[in-house]
Amino acid sequence: MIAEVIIDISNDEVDRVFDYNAAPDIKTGSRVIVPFLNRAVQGYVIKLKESSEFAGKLKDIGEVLDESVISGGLIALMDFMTYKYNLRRIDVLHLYLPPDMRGGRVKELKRKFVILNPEMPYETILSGIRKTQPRQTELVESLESGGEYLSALTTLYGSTVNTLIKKNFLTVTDMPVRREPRGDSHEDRVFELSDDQKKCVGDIISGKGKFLLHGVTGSGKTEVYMRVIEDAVKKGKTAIMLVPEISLTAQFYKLFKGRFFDDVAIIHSGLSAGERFDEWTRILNKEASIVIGARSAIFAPLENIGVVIIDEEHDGSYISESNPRYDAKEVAAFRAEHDGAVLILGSATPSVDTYYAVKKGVYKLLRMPNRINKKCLPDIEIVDMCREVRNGNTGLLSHRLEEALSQTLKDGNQAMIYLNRRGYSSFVMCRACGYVAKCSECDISLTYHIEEDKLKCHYCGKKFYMIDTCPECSSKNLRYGKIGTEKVVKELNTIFPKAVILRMDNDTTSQKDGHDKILSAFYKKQADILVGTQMIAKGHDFSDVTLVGILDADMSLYFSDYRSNERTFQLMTQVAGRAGREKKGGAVVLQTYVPSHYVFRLAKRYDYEGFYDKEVNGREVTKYPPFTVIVRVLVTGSEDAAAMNAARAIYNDIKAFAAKNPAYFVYLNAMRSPVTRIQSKYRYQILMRIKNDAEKDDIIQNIYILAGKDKLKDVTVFTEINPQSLV
DNA sequence: AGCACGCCGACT
DNA sequence: GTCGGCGTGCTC
Repeated sequence: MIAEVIIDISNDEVDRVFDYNAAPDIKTGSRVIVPFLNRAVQGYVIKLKESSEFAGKLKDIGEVLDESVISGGLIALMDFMTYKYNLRRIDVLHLYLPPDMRGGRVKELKRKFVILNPEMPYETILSGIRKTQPRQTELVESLESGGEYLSALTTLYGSTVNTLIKKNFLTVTDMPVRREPRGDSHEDRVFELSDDQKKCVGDIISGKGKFLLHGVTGSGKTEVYMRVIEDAVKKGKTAIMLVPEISLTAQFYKLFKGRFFDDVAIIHSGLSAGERFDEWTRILNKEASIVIGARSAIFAPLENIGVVIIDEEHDGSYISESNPRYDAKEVAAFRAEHDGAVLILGSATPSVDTYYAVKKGVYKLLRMPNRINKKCLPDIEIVDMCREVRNGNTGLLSHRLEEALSQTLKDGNQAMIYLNRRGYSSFVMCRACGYVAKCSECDISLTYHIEEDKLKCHYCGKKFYMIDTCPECSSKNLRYGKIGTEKVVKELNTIFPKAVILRMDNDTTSQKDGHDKILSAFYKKQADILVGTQMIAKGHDFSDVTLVGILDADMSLYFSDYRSNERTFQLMTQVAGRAGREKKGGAVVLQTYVPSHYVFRLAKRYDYEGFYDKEVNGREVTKYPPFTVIVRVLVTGSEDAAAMNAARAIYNDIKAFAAKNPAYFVYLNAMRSPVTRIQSKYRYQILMRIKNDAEKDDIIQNIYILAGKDKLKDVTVFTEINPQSLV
């Protein structure tokens, strides 16, 4: 048998299929060791065949390390992803396996387990204990029916355990244990389905293909997901559900475990290497057939998938922004189609792209326009901050929000304050000469962090000492720019000295389980106000939150990005949905300097359709997605001139190609990147927009080739489709 | 990636 | 004369 092997070396030159002689019982998807130019390297068998065009040159496969660890579906997905995203095959394969699997296995976790000495009769042990030691007798009796972990016994019996071990009455062995990511607490609440839910579940179970579940916040989408998964599992199939945030997996896990027990596995990058390996192994061995996780869980080693669910499908986190760039929604669609599974995208504010696909008939639309138990969506009150300033209020909080907050606190309820910025202030500027503190590596304004008293670059993470004098003109008249979460907390503390305030943003959640700690403290009502960035907006249920304040709502409108209106609308709706989820009502105070902007007017009415119509018209006129595909070629290098010349050469090639295909190119330009330098590399980009029709894939393939054909040393080139940000 | 081959400069 | 610089090319 001949095996096609992908070599485990991430390099363009080696990103090919190599043929090897293999034993007749070799399996596809196996991890193997093969001889490769006088050394032994790791590789993966992706295909078997009878003959090879390299017949005379073939070597034998050395060793099979793991049999069939990559399913046929995932091998097909590898081909799809290498084509679609211009990736190396081995980089895709690496996404499929837990990081520690490659080169050296993860050890099974073993823990000390204590049993009664099996070579000693029970009676002998008992009679060997003196009557003055009742604790010892008790311990021995407790072990008669079976052993227990040493750690558990030590907490119960203390040093008594060691005494008995020394006397040789007890024996300690190493017992493998499964690393479980999140304890095993669970809750099972089975709900009566609403009419909307019943209809959606019915439509999905009896149908096939792709669905968009458009349900307002609190309409009970989760219960629909669970019923559909239940149905798939009953039919002997498996299921994947993606959630946008690692912190959300915990809450879904609890819920799912209550209903599906050990059939649920959890996969995300926040797990420790061991936990990840154990969960992955359980899925591979078919001990778990339901996978919950963040983006990377879409690569779980499931076979025969019955349903793939993407919750909060509009969320940007489904697009990988680094190394192997991919869109988990497209990957999900491929896996679902390959296995004949249904694909469900769920959202209260679907992305414009998805809703456009609904209108084109790609997705079937399911709607859940009502909140469970006839609860109303919270009332959104728009406050004009210009007017506040005119009336002499230059603080962060409008009078209305301050009043609402003090009422909420008086009533013993909780409030959330949302702000789209972290740190203390976004920049430090000299009032005398206009100097702004910038990163030495990145050409980006630095952000002041009060706790560390440092200036930080949010692009590369480099830290700088805070300045009190302008380095340009020596003036001491420095001004701190826009406010951040830290400053909000400080100001709230002075207005409401008795209130307990928690802050949640990238800085307070950096340690493992940081999210969980803050959220569960707030959930347990150990705090009155939660101040945070985006991450407080996503899907968390707090029954006692009756007020949501949105500060500086305009912030996200001013990004120079064609999606800024869409993002703002989604954020407003999402954040507002946090208020009044349970029996208590809720209110939202939205502060803005442009109260008449259509995004806010429509968000106030929760008018998604109205927003979509307005937005999609604009996109058609300006020729942005979904009507076009944005392609960006980024050229970076440590020599400015070298990077520029390389970019120019590629631009000229693409320009010639575009001239031959004028119908497809609606925009083409090359420029220095907005951020001219990141980590000491100069950056140039070529941007183009290509008509989104059937031939676009061909055009994109040609651009991949043009961008990659001249390899210059010291310059790196990569091409991406619909980049999330153009930094 | 990583290792061999290969063709020019300054050393015992 | 030759030791070694790292540019180029190849890996089933």
